Amino acid sequence: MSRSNPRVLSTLERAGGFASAQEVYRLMQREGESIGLTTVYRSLQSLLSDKIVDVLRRDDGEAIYRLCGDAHHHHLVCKNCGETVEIEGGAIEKWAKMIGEEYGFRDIGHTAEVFGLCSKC
Amino acid sequence: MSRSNPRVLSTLERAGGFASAQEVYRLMQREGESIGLTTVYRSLQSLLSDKIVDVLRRDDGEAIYRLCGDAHHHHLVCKNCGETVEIEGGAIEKWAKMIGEEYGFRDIGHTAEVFGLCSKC
DNA sequence: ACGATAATGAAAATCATTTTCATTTGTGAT
DNA sequence: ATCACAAATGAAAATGATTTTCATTATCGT
Repeated sequence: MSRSNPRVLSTLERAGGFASAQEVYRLMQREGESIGLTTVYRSLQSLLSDKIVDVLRRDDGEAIYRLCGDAHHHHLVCKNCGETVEIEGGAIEKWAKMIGEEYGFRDIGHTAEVFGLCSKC
Repeated sequence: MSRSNPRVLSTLERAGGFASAQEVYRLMQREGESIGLTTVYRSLQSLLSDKIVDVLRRDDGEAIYRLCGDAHHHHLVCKNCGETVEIEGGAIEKWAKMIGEEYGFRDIGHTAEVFGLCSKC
């Protein structure tokens, strides 16, 4: 077995608590940390099974990890220029939880993104 | 450009309206249909952009496609077995619109998925 | 029939992720 | 300190889904 390399967790934190294995790896490289990609993957797996991080999927299928219990937020993205605003999702949290419970689901999570054209575009 | 091969859609229907590209391909092979994997992928992409099918992700990241009714809805998906419930998203529609307008965005759309463990898993 | 355009599929390329395996590091006992 | 053994590490190869390339084939309009 293998336990999580603490530098991986700390990098994920520094990344805003939201990144893919590849991104964590690149970030560590850029910061001069010496680590192998394999170790990054293993550490994230371990953090996942210890429920310290959560996993989601990007649209392209890449897995992204984030700190659990991290007050998570959503994004408002401009379809044209890509400008992004972080938004609070209080209403969504409640909605997701409600919907899930209504159908007897446990361990409920959700994803949500809002997109449109910003005032400049 | 390329249009969808109709046999792909009909196979997806026969599969219970829920299958990955690889599965559709294997199914067609098993049934003696002559088709290339590439064409299956292309057809599914095309069906996707025509909004005839919907795409979700399995836990392992594989994309699964399925027929999609025309009414805009969201999904409650079991992380483990993939069971899916279509849910109404009235609250979300309003939320997305509100958020967008608050920041001066026009032409607002959104995505939202709820996931968890269903009562059987 | 002729030429243009779209569709097809085999094979190669990509990319994230996992596995293998040899090496290094850490730890505990003596 | 030394020995022995388990855990951690990472380079390289393997895997598997998806995409791209490119040459061939079918289709359509004239």
